[in-house]
Parts: sequence; C-alpha cells; structure tokens
Amino acid sequence: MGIELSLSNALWLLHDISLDIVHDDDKDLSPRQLTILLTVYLETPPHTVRGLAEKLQVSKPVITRALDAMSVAGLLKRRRDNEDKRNVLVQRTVAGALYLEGLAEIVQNRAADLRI
Amino acid sequence: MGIELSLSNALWLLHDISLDIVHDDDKDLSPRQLTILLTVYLETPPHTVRGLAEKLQVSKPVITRALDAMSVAGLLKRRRDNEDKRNVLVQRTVAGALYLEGLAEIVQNRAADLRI
DNA sequence: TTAGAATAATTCGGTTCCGAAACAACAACT
DNA sequence: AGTTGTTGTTTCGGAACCGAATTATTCTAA
Repeated sequence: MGIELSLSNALWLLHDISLDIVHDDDKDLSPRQLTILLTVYLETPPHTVRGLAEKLQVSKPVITRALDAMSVAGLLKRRRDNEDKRNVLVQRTVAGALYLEGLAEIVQNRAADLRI
Repeated sequence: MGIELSLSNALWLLHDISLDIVHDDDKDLSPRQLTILLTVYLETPPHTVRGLAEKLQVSKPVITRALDAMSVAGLLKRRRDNEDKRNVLVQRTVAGALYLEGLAEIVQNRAADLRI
C-alpha cells in the first residue's frame, strides 16, 4: 500500500509543486490557510473554528482570520450552527472546489512527470 | 515513467504534507522561501538573486529578503562572485540540507501511507 | 434563574511582508 | 576616462499577520 519515493524524488516533487504554486497562485495562500482549506474539503464535517484550531495546533484567532480571508476570496463560507449557536460551521463552495481541483492537477502532473 | 495519482489521492497527499509542515515546522517558511530553498539545493549552481527572481517570477527584493531570513536561520549562505563582483552566489549549508531531508521524509512517509 | 463555562470574534501593540522606486557598487564598451 | 547597463540592496508607506487579552453571545448545570 502507498507509494515508494526516494528522498531525491520526494524533494523534487516538493520543488516542482511549490514552483507551480508560486507561479500560478494569485491567491497566495499561506501554509496554514491551505491546510485549513484542504481539511475542510477532505475531512468529514462538521468543521468548527475550535476543531480546526485543535487540528492544526494554532490559536482560534488564527483560524478566524484565515476564514475571513478565504471567505472574501469565496473559497469557503461560514454558517451558524442552529443546534448550538455558539458554533460556526465552515462549509465548502464551488469556487473552493475548483481551486483545489487545480491544485490537485498540479500535483498529479508533477507526480506523473517524475523520473522514477 | 512517473506516478499515477487520482485527484483524490493528490489532494490527500497535499493535505497530509501540509498538516505535518504546519505542525512540525518551527521555521515557518513561506511558500516562496521554501521554493527558493528547494531550487538552491536541487538545481545546478550557480544561483544568483537575479536568476532566482526570474525562475520564481518574483521581484529581486523578494529574493533578497528571503535570503536574509534564511541566512539568519542558517539554511543557506551568500558569497560574492569573484568573477563578477556584482553577483551574489547562493550556497548550501549543512543545516539547510538537514532541514530539507526532514521535509523529504515527511513527503516520503505520507506518500507511503496513501491508500492507492 | 443565575453563575459559570464555552465559543467565536475583536482589539491591541508589535512584527513582518510586499511592490515600487531609489541607491551603491561593479562591469562593459566606446 | 566616461557613459551606460547590470546587479543586489535598501528605503518607504501601506497592508497583513501574529499572540495575548478582552468582549459578546450562547449554552449548561446547579
């Protein structure tokens, strides 16, 4: 199970992906923002500010500010939890899904181009 | 040649790597800084400020500031080019090599853990 | 019902980053 | 020599980010 990568190939893969992201990404997400976005889209809901802060091991204001920025960019949206109105549920958007799909294609292509 | 990844696996790989980096990395390199570091260590020398700026398609001050930060952290070092003293040659360090080796291991492990 | 806990957001001061422009040092060429 | 071009750095104002503390809202449980 899984993929066997040499150390060299692992670094080259990281290099190629990073270069593509620096080139293409006008959104310029920080590592934390990207991690939040990926978590919201991949892991099973619900996603709260507190849960995300624990998952990433950062403070809650960091999550709040990251959500502010990505909400403005339309990459995800907030909704109040009607069960417990203290909670904010972070939800996906079409724009966010498209953005991550582009990112996934970068990874796909760079992995496919690796000289094994 | 290369590795075939589904879109889902590509995203999960990115997610797992990002999460590890956010967790472990006290150095907290920006995407640009990481890309510079990987370029210096992987591509064939010499590496100049101008060359790196062109490669990443960013301005030269961005490179200068990134080199400042990473020099302080000991991840790489600058040396004047004796052939053309306008140039600064960016060179590797032991600390930088160790840092990238740790990063490569993260990628290796997360790729190995993928459910294909 | 009321005191305490939990949640997310906001404020605060300080730091860092950015892009554009100006700058200093050096090279190349007439 | 002198002029022009190149290279890397620095400066400047504005914007973004951070951690810690505070606030407002909501829930929980005595």
